[in-house]
Amino acid sequence: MMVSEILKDIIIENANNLFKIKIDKNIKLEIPPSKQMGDFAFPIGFNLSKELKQNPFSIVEKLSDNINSNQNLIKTEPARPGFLNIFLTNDFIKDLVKKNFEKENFDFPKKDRKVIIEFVSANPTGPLHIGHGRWAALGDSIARLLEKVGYDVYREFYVNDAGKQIENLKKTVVALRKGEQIPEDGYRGEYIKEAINEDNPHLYFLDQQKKTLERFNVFFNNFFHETQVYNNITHAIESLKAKGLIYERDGAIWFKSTEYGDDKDRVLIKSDGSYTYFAPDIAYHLTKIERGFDWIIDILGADHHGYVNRLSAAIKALSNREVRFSIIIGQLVNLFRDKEPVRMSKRTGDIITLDEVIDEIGKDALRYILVSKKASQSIDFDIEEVKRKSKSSPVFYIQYAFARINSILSKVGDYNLDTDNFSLDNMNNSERELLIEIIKFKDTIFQAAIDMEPHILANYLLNISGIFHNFYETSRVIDNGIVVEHRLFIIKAVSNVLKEGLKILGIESPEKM
RNA sequence: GUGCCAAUAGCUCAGCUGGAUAGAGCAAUAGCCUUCUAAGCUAUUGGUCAGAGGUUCGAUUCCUCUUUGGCACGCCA
Repeated sequence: MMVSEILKDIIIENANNLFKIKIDKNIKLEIPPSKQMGDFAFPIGFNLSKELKQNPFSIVEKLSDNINSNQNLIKTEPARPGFLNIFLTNDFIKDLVKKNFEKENFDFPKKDRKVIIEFVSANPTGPLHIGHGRWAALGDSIARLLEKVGYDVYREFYVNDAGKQIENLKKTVVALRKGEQIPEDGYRGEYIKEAINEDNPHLYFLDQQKKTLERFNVFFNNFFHETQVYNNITHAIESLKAKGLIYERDGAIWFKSTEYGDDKDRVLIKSDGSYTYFAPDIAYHLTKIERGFDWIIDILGADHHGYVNRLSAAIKALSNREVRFSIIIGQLVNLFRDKEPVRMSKRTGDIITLDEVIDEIGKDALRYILVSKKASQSIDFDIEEVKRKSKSSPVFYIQYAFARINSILSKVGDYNLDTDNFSLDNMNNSERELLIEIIKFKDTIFQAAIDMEPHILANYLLNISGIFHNFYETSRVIDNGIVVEHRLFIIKAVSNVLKEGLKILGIESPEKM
């Protein structure tokens, strides 16, 4: 159980009994600005003051007395102007850590919900670039987070292997092979030459993309090819037609997407009889619905945000608004080389590939950079600056904490740690701080998962690592040859937290550095 | 022109559904290795939270306008 839930239950129960009013389960829990004030705090006096017609401080004063006389997990203190500050007792801390963090793979109860998350979905016309890397890192971590909190997660990559760009790619390769000039719509990057002898160059690039993703520690359950869906387009259009959402105008077939919140209707079949890009996309998303997913998540770059309304309209229409649909629009990665902007374009061939950056700074440092910022924030990525700073990357700070713990644990060796043997009384500040931070891990995971924001976890790991390094300086686990049991207990829990956290971010936990 | 995302320390970014003195990493300065890894620790320096209004007991957080930057506005993919 998450500590936030336990605390909320205590507060709500006491407030209900004391004031005889119903209290919202979503009361706000926060962290006080200073440790002396408490481990947690509820600004609950403000919320209740209107309803109870009392001043906020006297409310929390009464509530605090009531709570303190009713249970012994926590001690509370009222604080002006209306906060209820919470201190966990040592026994409660020990119990929480023991229950939740003594072993790895502590899990949340399984939910019976199937989620499909689609990400990367790059065109198979060249290598993945650093922008794709962001979606890869983000999507993979979100998938792992959702899995962690109990969802049944399916990862899918949509391969655009049916459009005009595939034709253009082929033409380019053929022209190169014959030594002719590259056609107007062709691709000009140097990398095209790698596929010069391929009959299906897009399959070559797809294969290359898969290898890149694999070394980036990003895996998919399925690569869904656009060509697979072409037979279903008629079916999709018929489904919309059955709902009265299809009409003909100017010789084209239109989808009445405005009925579901789009700002204008969209063409599905052009007047020349060919499909727009949107048509197979609808058919593809219909398969997601028909494959029985309860929740569809798409991760798209900001350059596709204009697409959100029509896609969302299609899904609402086809699922009768029953399937949950989330689109995460990630802002783009702006590339620089020593402060000079690099315009990435496959047409002109000026790109920085994901492989290149992984080679330069390593998978772990790159994944950390890409996932430590929230998706709605665009990233300025200066390849030269990142290279210079790669050795001081925050990711090593976290990994180093893990390696240090591992080193201690291997020195301790087999040690039969009995949690009944020691008490947590007389803890020093850094020991206590570390324990409180450990306890926050489950809430952090949950928050990051439901918000679909892995950066919350990334920041948490950096923070707890800092607390650990401080602990390391002040508190010896093996002191003059004797194992200090409660410290061993603490570092084992930290080790599990770091390992789990890094795993979710797709980052290694090296035992030595 | 319209819409979407943003603007916080010298740099890169956090700041959870509005709450108590705005944080971290990097960079800079000064210290710390005869006991578990110095990829570490401690201390110091550094912010009119783009600007102006508004809502509120309370605003970096919500609303409006302005400025600046990125992106998108096709019977392209």
